[in-house]
Amino acid sequence: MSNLRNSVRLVGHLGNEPEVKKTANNKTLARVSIATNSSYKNEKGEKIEETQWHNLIMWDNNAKLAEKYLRKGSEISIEGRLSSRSYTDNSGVKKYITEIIVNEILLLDKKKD
Amino acid sequence: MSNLRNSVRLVGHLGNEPEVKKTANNKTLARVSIATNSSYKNEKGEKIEETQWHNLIMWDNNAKLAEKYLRKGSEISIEGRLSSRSYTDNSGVKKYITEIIVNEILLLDKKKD
Amino acid sequence: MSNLRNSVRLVGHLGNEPEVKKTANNKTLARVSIATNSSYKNEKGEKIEETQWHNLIMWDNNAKLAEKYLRKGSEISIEGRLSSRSYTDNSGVKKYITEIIVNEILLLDKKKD
Amino acid sequence: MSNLRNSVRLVGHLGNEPEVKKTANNKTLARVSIATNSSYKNEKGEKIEETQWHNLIMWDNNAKLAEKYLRKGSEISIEGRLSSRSYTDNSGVKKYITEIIVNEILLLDKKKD
DNA sequence: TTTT
DNA sequence: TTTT
Repeated sequence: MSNLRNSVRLVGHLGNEPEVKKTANNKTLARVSIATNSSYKNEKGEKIEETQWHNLIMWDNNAKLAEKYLRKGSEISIEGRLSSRSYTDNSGVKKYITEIIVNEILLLDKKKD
Repeated sequence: MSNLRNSVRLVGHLGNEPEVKKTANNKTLARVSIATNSSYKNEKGEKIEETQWHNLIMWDNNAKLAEKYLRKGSEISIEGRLSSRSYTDNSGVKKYITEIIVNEILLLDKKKD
Repeated sequence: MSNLRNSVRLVGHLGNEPEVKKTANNKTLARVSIATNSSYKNEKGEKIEETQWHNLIMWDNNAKLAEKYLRKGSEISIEGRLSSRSYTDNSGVKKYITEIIVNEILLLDKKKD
Repeated sequence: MSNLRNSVRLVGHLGNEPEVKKTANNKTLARVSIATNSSYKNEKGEKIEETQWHNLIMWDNNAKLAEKYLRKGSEISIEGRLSSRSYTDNSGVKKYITEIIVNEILLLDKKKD
């Protein structure tokens, strides 16, 4: 792993429940989307809110943590690496997707007593 | 700008000459691809080399720096934010692309005397 | 500012109320300590909790944000740069101190309704 | 290890040869100083160059890499965590020091053929 | 599709 | 001096 060559850090809220499954070689995989919100002023000085969605991939211990603790709406911070790949969809069209392979997860939701 | 919510750092070599142009509202825009290399051991213990390509977007001063100093093969480090968008290609197909809007560039090539 | 050459990111809780003052040239300065907690297993396999304390320096808008929103116990995330300096204490002894000049602050406490 | 709670990234040149030794429990430890340079404009608009020095601590594989490849003047990028501790110097005075425990090293010097 |  |  080279953290210094390819590293992403995000803070945001999950848009769905993590989808967890076992792969053929018995590894645990979780997928979930995360939204990051930012605001900036456009050329007219109006405040623009922008939401970006990112695809997170979690393996093994991170996937298990996701299954146990992460829910739709959870706020988390993650560190991972960018990974792009292509696949052929059901209609036979080649598609490209960029995902973030998560190395570390920090839960930001406060526990309720 | 929220650096803490959405931040990418990459170190790698450029795959092409930066394409620089002026936008309609007279801003300078540069596009260039960067490759990040990493290696890991697979389940058989073999060393696997993996190259990832990323799309960089540079505006204004960063674009001018790119035009002046960056060449195919240049090694750089960048910090930016992830941004995904869709567009319709020439055949009318909707496509998705993930790009990195660059905030800062560090040149890693050594000067020659 | 070179974010790529010297960058620190911390997530933790504040150990005191921010101390805010005006400097001679009318800039606002806030100082506050932040604790980062981590745990690791020692050679006997025992879980060890370790707390590190860091000195944060905030200027102007960040200092005003600190004065308004940050309290003892607040959880925040920051990005900044490492800066070390020496000074002479009241007994005439030369001392060294390392501080983090904060560029960006993210509040992690949840609002209560 | 919590990379998300306490993380430092530096790019700079080493100020000395790494000092490498074995600890009592047979681990390899290397110490070396790194300088980071930045420039900013002061209130008079003058460009000010500022050099900061940081203390790096490398253990085991990182220490061995340092011994083998790092020299005075080498340019590297590192990722690590901030750690402060106190010790009593030869004159019996209590001193404080902030160090960076290095997790990862990237060599930026170009190989010569 | 999240959240403020 | 924080917090879990």
